[in-house]
Amino acid sequence: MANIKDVAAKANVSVGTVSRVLAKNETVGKELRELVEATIRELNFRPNGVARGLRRSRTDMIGLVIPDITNPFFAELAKHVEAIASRAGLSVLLSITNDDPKIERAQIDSLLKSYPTGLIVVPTQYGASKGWSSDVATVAVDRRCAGFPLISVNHYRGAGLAAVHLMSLGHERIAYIAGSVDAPVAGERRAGFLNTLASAGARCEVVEGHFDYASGETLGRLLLDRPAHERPTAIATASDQQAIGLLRAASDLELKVPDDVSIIGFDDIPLASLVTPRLTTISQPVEQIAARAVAATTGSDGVPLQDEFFEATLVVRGSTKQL
Amino acid sequence: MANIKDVAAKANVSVGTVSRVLAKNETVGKELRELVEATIRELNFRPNGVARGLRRSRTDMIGLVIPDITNPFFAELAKHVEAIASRAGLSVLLSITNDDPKIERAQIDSLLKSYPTGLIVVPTQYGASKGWSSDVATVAVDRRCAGFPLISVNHYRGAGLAAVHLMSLGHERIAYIAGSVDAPVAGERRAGFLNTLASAGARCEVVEGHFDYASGETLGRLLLDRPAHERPTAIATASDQQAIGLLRAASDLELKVPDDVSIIGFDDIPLASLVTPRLTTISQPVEQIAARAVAATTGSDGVPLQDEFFEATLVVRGSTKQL
DNA sequence: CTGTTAGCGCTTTCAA
DNA sequence: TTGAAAGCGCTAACAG
Repeated sequence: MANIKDVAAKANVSVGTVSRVLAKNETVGKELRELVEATIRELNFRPNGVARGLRRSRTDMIGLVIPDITNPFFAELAKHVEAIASRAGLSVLLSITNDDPKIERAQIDSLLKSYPTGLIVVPTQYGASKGWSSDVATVAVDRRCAGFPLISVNHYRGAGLAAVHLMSLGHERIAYIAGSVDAPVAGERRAGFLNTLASAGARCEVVEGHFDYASGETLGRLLLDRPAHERPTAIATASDQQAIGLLRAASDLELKVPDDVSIIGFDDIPLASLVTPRLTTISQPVEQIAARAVAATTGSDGVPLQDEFFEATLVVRGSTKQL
Repeated sequence: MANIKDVAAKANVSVGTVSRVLAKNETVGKELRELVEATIRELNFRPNGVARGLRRSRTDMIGLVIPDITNPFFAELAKHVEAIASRAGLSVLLSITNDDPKIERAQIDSLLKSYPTGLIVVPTQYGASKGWSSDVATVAVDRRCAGFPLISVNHYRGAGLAAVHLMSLGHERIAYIAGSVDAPVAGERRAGFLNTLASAGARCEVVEGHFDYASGETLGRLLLDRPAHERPTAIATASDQQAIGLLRAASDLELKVPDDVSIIGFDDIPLASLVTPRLTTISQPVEQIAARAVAATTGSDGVPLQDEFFEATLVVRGSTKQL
């Protein structure tokens, strides 16, 4: 593989000149520039990113730390982060923490060895992630993390949207399948849903589990396997995965959605529009979130020195109906 | 941030000695080793991976190139690759090609700038990816790519398993929802299914689409929206996503699965066991594939100089039944 | 067993 | 506008 010296030698210029044409914005004479560019193509020269990184104490990479890539919401986030970073000439270093703070810590230490330009982290759900000392630009996404700026949807207001929707449909026997009490995000969504209901004088039964399919199914069975007059007419969940599990529970119990029970999820994962019936849900602007997160780490845009929240939107599909 | 020189100075040894204790396998006196280790902890020294990478012309990273991270199968693959690589002290650089050869090419060129230890690539589905010149250890996963060793499930035999299962259940009016003709993997699965059927004298109607939910739904409707005596009693699909779309089509047409029609998928994505009814499918040993792929790039194991195939297994759940 | 030292390929002063 | 040269932090000879 040719290096910058080979190019310089072949073009009869100094390495400094080659470096300057690589940097594009420098002041190099037109003739020399063209000569160097031709030589670069001729030798098929690709600058060594590692050497560049060493010299600048910063590589063209951003670290992306997420709990679980098989979670459709995080997969979607990763997809957009990768696309946007890529367009900005940055590679993405992926770390998966499995929601384990120990692993998270190790992964971040490991990432830092590569001197990335920035770090985008969705911290583990439980137990405050302690901040790590580092001078790389860091943002938290979706969940709060130490003292780093947070970029996220407004979970509280998003859940409020779901409550309003259900009430507007005339439901009064409403239940909520929450995420774990220990998870702040679950807490916000739950509070947003319950407070909105409460301020309208409505009541709500709450059960609590995790943000996954299985939890939605188990808890759903608990809520639905009772006589019709004791059964909620509408159930909201803290995640689409729970809602999809809930759909399965309803189906097992031979209950029709939305005729026997209305269901509303949260996140709007791709699958939400493909299940039967199509899921009414609260949609997060994932791409915007990803864009802001990348911008924050590169400082390209107006860097957010502080938190930034996006509004969720209600997507009405087939799983909710007028009582 | 402290560097190796700081450690050497503080411990009153040479940088060479520090480097040797970092490398672990070197010959360093016990006392010195312990002194250096203590100093490292004391200064919270973390070796600079970039400098190390420059010196060795190889970083502790592997590149993972996949078409789409929101595809549950690839997400699963990424998860295992990350976990295994991580255990081996390797970070993973993630690239998403969106199944576009142009992007794939650009992404790989970009990855190579980081001088990764290895490259694991699931090439784009259509159009042969031309090989790229490079001395980094490269393996193709799931789909063939240029002259690189391929690590994959045996698609042909896996699909054969599905055919045998359906026949053993007494089905004779069988249909197959295939992937795109242009995609070699789709071709193998289709051939495996059809040939197995044919060699038993069974016939099969084939429709063709893509490996996604929407395709399964559309094509499913085509197959199922007809009088009972013209309708297939069993349908196999080239992917679980198609099968799940098909489930939705059946439900829309008020057809019961598996009573009115048996359905079998391929891949065994996590969702397969959560839909209603739970999906009978062909399971890929994703973790084994990931493990071999990582091993191949690190040369840790007996490096496969040639292709390596794993057998798929039949997972019988609730979506197929005796005719 | 330990110290010294020459780079890895690049960017970035500093001079000319 | 261009060239020369000093490292970035580390590893791997080579010497002792």
